Amino acid sequence: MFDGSRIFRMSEGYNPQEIEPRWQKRWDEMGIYQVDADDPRPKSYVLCMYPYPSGAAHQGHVRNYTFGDLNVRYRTMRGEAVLSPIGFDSFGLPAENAAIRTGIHPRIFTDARIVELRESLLRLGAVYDLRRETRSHDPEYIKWSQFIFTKLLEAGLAYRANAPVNWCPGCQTVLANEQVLSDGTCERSGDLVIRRNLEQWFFKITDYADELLDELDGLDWPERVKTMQRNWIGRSVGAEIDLYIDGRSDLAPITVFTTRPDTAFGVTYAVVAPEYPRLFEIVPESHRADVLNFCDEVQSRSDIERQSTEMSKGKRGIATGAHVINPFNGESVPLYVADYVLATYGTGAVMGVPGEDQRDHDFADVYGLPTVHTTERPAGYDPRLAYDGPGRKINSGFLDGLSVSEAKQGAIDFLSEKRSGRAKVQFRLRDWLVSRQRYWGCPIPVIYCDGCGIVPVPLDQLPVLAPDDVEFLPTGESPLARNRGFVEVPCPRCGGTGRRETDTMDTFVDSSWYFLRFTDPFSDDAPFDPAVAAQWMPVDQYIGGIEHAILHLMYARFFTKALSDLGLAPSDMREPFKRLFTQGMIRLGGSKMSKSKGNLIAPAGYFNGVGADSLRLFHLFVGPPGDDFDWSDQTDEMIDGCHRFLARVWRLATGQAESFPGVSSEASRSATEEQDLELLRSTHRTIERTTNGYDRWAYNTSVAALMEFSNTIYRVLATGVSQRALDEAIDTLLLLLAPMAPHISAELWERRRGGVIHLEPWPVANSDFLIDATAVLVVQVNGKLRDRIDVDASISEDEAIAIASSSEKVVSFLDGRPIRKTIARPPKLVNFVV
RNA sequence: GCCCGGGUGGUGGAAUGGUAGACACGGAGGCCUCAAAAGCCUCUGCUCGAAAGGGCAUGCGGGUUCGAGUCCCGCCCCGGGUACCA
Repeated sequence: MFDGSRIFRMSEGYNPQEIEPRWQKRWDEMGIYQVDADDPRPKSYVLCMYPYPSGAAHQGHVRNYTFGDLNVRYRTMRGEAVLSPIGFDSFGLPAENAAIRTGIHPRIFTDARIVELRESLLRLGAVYDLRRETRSHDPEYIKWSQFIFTKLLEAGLAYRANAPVNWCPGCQTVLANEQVLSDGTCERSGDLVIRRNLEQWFFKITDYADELLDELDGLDWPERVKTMQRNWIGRSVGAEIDLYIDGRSDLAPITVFTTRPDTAFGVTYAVVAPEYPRLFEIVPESHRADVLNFCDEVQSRSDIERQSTEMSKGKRGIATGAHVINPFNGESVPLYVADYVLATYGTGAVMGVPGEDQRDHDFADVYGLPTVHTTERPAGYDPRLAYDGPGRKINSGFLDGLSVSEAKQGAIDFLSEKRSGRAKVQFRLRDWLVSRQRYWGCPIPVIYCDGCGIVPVPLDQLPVLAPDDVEFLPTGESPLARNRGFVEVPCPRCGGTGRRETDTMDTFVDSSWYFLRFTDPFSDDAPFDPAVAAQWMPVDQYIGGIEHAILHLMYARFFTKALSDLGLAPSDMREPFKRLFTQGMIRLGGSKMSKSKGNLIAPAGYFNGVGADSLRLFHLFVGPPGDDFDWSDQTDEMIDGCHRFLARVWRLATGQAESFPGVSSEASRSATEEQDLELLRSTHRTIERTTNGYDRWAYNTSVAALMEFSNTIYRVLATGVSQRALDEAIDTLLLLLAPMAPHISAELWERRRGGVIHLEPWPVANSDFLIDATAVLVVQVNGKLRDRIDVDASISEDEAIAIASSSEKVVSFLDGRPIRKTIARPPKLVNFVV
């Protein structure tokens, strides 16, 4: 089941097994998809997301690369020089885990899988400029990844910090925040992620938070992807307020962040996170033991327990015994520690406003803290709830009577004047943790020296390559750390004893600049020549899965901006991907089809059975490209249907259809002008419909248009048509089909016309043939369909009404009632209102 | 909870506010054949009716409109994202 291996009876000569490999070879030899920067045609860049080489392609790949290839071929036929590169995101955990399991070196494992995947893509008929292929684990690529790291380090955009990190016991490595799911588990292994403090490398993506947010507006991306990025960046406008500790003028204040400085008069307490750094100098002696206990207890809980608000009704916290002064009214309010405050967001401390914040309200309820309302509430508002809507300020001193937004500004002005606070924009986005304690990744090119500190490996010594003679053991320690030959090196600066960094980079680093390398893959004095990159960038059409909506796309945008600022890319290159399309995923048995889930359907059987063209066509036809698709028992039958359609095209284009029963070639030749005109109209309407589908990513409707068109050609064959009109129709059909089903189109075109179809110009609809001579006039009474009448397409409004009102059916439905109103839209519709 | 998507025949899905269900899968029948396969042709939303012809239908309830799958309001259900972000 589901392998396409059933025997298909090849209809008279359509033999995909024979033509597909031949054309794949010819495309490669002809090199028509190899492009260079000096190409005179308008340039465009079509790219599918950098694939992880997981072995032979699965249906998700097939769908993705079919969309990509269709775009490449379509744009080429429209006269563009299309850059269509391919490469492999070849570093990553699966290869290393396999090495631990089997002892096979990750490079050997990975190279074998690259061969398989490349083979699958070529067998699909996808065309690339293969000269440009990159692989993340190539020494050349490693060299330039490390070069970029070094440049980021010099610019202060890479830094080392001790930080609480997400440690996955299953993967035995640190994860980025983005790789931890909301339930506290690892997105890859599903293990519960724990917190650890480690020295790690970070990239300062937060420097670009504003730009990353603002420039989303100009991108032609799916709105939901932009929304996800906006939420991820999480820009919050508000203020920081300094709360001095009552009676301890010797201590620095606790600074809280709030988006509602206008509610400051409603503060009845303050809270810090259990991890708050200066907590113990603030807590008075009398409370220390209790607070310490509480903090220990909280931190021993897993993130899951901590986050489950359902389990514990109240907020879990403890009074510190200290008090802080509210600068607005001079009041002293108690300071708590509570686990509902996140150490990792803002300042790790917040002010408690039970009247206007539901979380504070809940906490105040449990701990018996008072509530002060500072916003006038609408009548009938539930007094048990916090109110965060608009209204006049009350109980707020000098802010009374102002609106919320006026009061925010007033409060900020007050804080600035008193020097006890400031306007502040806070982001949810945090810096990108790039260290990974793994072997199979790009080594971080740094040496630690007791005297000189952190010393980057000099550029002329790059790449730093991981040694091959390592042991892969399931200890969780990187094999690099155990390899003395790798670790022990002299300091490049002072020559003293140095120790090499053994962490490697997150593989998202590799995929953050590969699209730039593709523009200039042979550059050996820079990652790429900015001038050459400028000719191809930005990517005109980027295609990939929605799963990369946040991580990959955000990191790639950050890299593009950073490289631009570093002078490695053109200064005006701020965004890498002009237009993005996110394809739907293919599910089998309810979950996404993927190697890690083990629910793959290999395309190989279909390649060997119905052929790649039929499988491509199926993926295009099955539904809107952005929608998910459930692979089911019926899917093979639909694929058969696509094969049947191609076989019908084959018979049409090879003249076999005319000799079929019911069709005499005599009839086909003795055509009237009227019959020819009908076919011509159909031909040009199909050009329009199909092209329209291509342009708005509605390939399913393009396929449907071509199916209808071939049905029409079959029909006119039976009734009579001239050879000229027939040839035009069939040639057009092949041209329109060429980006979708490239092999059969190429083969038939060569047989009929000679030459290479994919070098032909895209057909243009002649508007003379888009006008129909007749139309169907729909007649309604009170909006209900009552009759349909064939009319001349050029009839006037009065004629249409006259024809409509003379319809017997209409008359019977009017039932003698007077017509109150008549709506006429000639020649398509007349509606009588009675 | 919040933010996005989406609910149309037995199935996948079409429909610039103007014939709902294009196209295809599945199903039924016919032609061809000794027979089958393949191919070709016809029918196929539900329902009442012998037929002619009606009625009902795009998750539910309202509304706007001559006319709503499409626009507006209020719900329900499904999928995804996010989740104490102050």
